[in-house]
Amino acid sequence: MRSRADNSLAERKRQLVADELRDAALMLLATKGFDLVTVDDIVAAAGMSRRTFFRYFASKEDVVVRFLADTSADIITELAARPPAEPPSVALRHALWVPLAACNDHPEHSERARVVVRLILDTPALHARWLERQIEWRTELAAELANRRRLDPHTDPYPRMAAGMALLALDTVLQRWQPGDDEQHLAELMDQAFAVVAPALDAPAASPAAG
Amino acid sequence: MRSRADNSLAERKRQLVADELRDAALMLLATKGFDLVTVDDIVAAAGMSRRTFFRYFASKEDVVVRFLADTSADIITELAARPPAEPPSVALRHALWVPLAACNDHPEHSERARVVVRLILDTPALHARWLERQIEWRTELAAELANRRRLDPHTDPYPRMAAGMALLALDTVLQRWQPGDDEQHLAELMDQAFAVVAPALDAPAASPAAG
DNA sequence: CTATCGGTGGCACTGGGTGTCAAGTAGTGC
DNA sequence: GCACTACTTGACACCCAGTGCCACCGATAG
Repeated sequence: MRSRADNSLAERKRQLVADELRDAALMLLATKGFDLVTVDDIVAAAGMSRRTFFRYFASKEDVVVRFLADTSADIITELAARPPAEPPSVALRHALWVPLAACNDHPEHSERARVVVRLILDTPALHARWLERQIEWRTELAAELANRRRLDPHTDPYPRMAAGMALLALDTVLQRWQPGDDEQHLAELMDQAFAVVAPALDAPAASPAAG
Repeated sequence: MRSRADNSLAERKRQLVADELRDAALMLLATKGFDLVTVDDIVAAAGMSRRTFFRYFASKEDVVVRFLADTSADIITELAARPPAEPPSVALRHALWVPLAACNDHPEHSERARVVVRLILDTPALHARWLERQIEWRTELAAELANRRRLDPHTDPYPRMAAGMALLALDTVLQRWQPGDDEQHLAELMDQAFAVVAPALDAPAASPAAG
C-alpha cells in the first residue's frame, strides 16, 4: 500500500490535476468576481468534469482559501522552533512572517498571492472562510504559547488572545498590502502592526483576580 | 408611503412573523444541530411557506447570527457616547459590555443567548458568518476610535487593531461563558480579557517609523 | 490474459436561495 | 356595495453548490 504523501507517479499526477484546477479557478475568480463564476465555468476552463473538482476541493471557497492557507501552515512549527526565552511578540512576529516570506521568494507568485488576498478580503463568503481557517491556527498557536509560558489554556485567557492578536497583526498587514510593495515594505507593515500589539503580548502576567 | 421602521400595525405583524420563524428555527437548530435541520423543517414547524422564510432572513445562517447581532448593534453608539478623555480600554470595555448587559436583563433570554452562542461557536459555518459580522463592527469601531484620537484610519494601523482586540476580548468571554454564570461572573471574564489587551489599547502613540 | 486498483465522468438527488406570478387581505375613496 | 391600491403570502420553476452511486478506463500485478 502506498502512502498518500509520497512522490509516486500517481501522486504527482494528482498534484498536476489539482494545480490545473486551482490555476483555472483563480484566474476566473480573480478576474470576474467570486459569485459570477460557477464551478461549471471553472471545470470547463480546466477541461475536466464537475465531479472531479469536488474530489480535489471541498468547496468553491476551498480552492481560494487553501491557496493561501497551505503556505501559512508552517507558522505553528516556526513558533515552536523559536528560542524559549524570546519575548512572545518577537517569536510570533517571526512565525507570522513565514507565509509572507514564502510569497516573496518568487515575485510572480507574490503578485498572484496579493491578488488572491484582495479577492478574499473583498468577498464576504471568502473572508468568512478565511477567518474560519484562522480560528484553527489561533487554537494551535495558543496551545504552543501556553506550552511556552507554562499556562493552562483552559483557565488563562492570555494564550488564545495573544494568538488572536498575532493573527490580527497578519490581517492588518494583508489589508494594507499594496500592489507595488516589496519585501522590505511588507516587513515595515509587519513591524508597525506588531508594535501596536507588542505591549499586550509582552506584558508581565496579570494578576488572576483583576476584577 | 410609510417608513419601514415605524410602529404601524403592518410593521408589528411583520415582527410577529419574524419572531415566529426565529423561535421555530432556534429551537430546532439548537436541539438537532445546524446541518441536520433544513429550511423546510423550520417553516413546517412555524406553519409557513419556504418562500416566506427567505423574505425575512437572508439565509439559514442569518436567522441565528442576527439573533445575537441585533442585540450587539449598539456597541458603536455606546462607544461614541463615552467621554472623549476616557482611555480606549475603558471606553471599549463599556461599549462591548452593552450586548452582554442586554442578555442579562432577562434571565430566560440570557439562557437562550448562551445556547445560541454555543451553537455558533461549535458550528463552523455559523462561526464564519459570526466573524464576518464582527468585521463590520470592527470597521465602525475603528472609525470611531480614529475619530477619538484624531488618527487617519487609512495610514495608522492602531484604530483597526484596537477594535479587533476589543472584539477579541468579547470572543474570549463568549468562549468561556458557562451555563451557570451570572452577570457578575460575566463581568469578571470581561475584566480578565480586557486586562490582557489593555496595555496595547492604552499604549502611547507609537512612532510612525517603527521599522 | 485477467483481476484489481485508483482516477474519472455521468447522472440523479438533496438542499439553499431567487425570480415571478396569481391570489388573498387590508385600507381608501366613491 | 364597488373599484383601486398597497402589501403580503404561497406555489412553482429555476439556478447552483455539493454528494452518492455506478460504469468506465488505464495501469499494474499475478
